[in-house]
Amino acid sequence: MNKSDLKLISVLERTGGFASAQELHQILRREGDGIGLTTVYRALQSLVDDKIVDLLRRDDGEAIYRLCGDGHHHHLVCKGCGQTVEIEGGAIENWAKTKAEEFGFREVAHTAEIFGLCSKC
Amino acid sequence: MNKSDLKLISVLERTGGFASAQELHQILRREGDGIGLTTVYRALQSLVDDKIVDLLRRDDGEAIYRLCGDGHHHHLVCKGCGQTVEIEGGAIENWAKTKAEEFGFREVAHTAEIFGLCSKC
DNA sequence: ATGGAAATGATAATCATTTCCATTTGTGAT
DNA sequence: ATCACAAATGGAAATGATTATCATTTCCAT
Repeated sequence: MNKSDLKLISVLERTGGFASAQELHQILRREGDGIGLTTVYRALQSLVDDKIVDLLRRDDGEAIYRLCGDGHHHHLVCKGCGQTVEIEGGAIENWAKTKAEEFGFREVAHTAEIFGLCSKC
Repeated sequence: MNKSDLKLISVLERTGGFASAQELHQILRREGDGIGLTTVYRALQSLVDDKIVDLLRRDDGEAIYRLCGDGHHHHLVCKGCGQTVEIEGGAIENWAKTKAEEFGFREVAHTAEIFGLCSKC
């Protein structure tokens, strides 16, 4: 955990939702920090390794990052404005576990996102 | 649906699992087909639009394709060997619909994948 | 102060995917 | 069969994210 890692955590805390490495780099630059893109990638990688941030993928495959919350949860993402709401898994947790066992899978993890248009859009 | 689309479907049928655009292109080339990479991408795109193949992402973000079964379904993917099983959504369908309504979202779609190690790995 | 390890960042390399554009192929009307 | 035109094709270049290189700088413990 070094200085750059902390900077990235700070930005992720302030932005809240998901952001790509390139976006995070731009934000830091805009704030006057001369941090290099390479360092941003390195810091994110190490934070992912330490399970401090989650990595998922946009539709186009670009990697996006967010701080891990305490609990496990999923997202409701607006296709219009990008607003995201964290929601509890509930039924899906059991579904994933049940299905995995049914086919003899171990060490399972799952992803689930819901996309739609929010009430404003 | 043109000649190239059919070629791609044929390869996907024979290979069974998931394959990336680059891999599919190499396979066709190896078989003596002079098809261009551009055409492979175009054909895959149109097959995805027509919901004939599924598109998902490897860990590194590379797009991988697979023939769709008939209905809406999800995947159980082995992290070890890449084997995939199509599974019915069941509970998750209702979960997605309920949660979306709860927050006033419209035109919702969802994604859900389960990852784990299959019994062989 | 100093030596070495870790961190940094500019630049170049890599790799999947898209865009461009000229050429070829298929098709329908005559 | 032939002509005209749209659709399909494929090679090359462009794009954009991510990674590798490597020289330089920062940190620390001595």
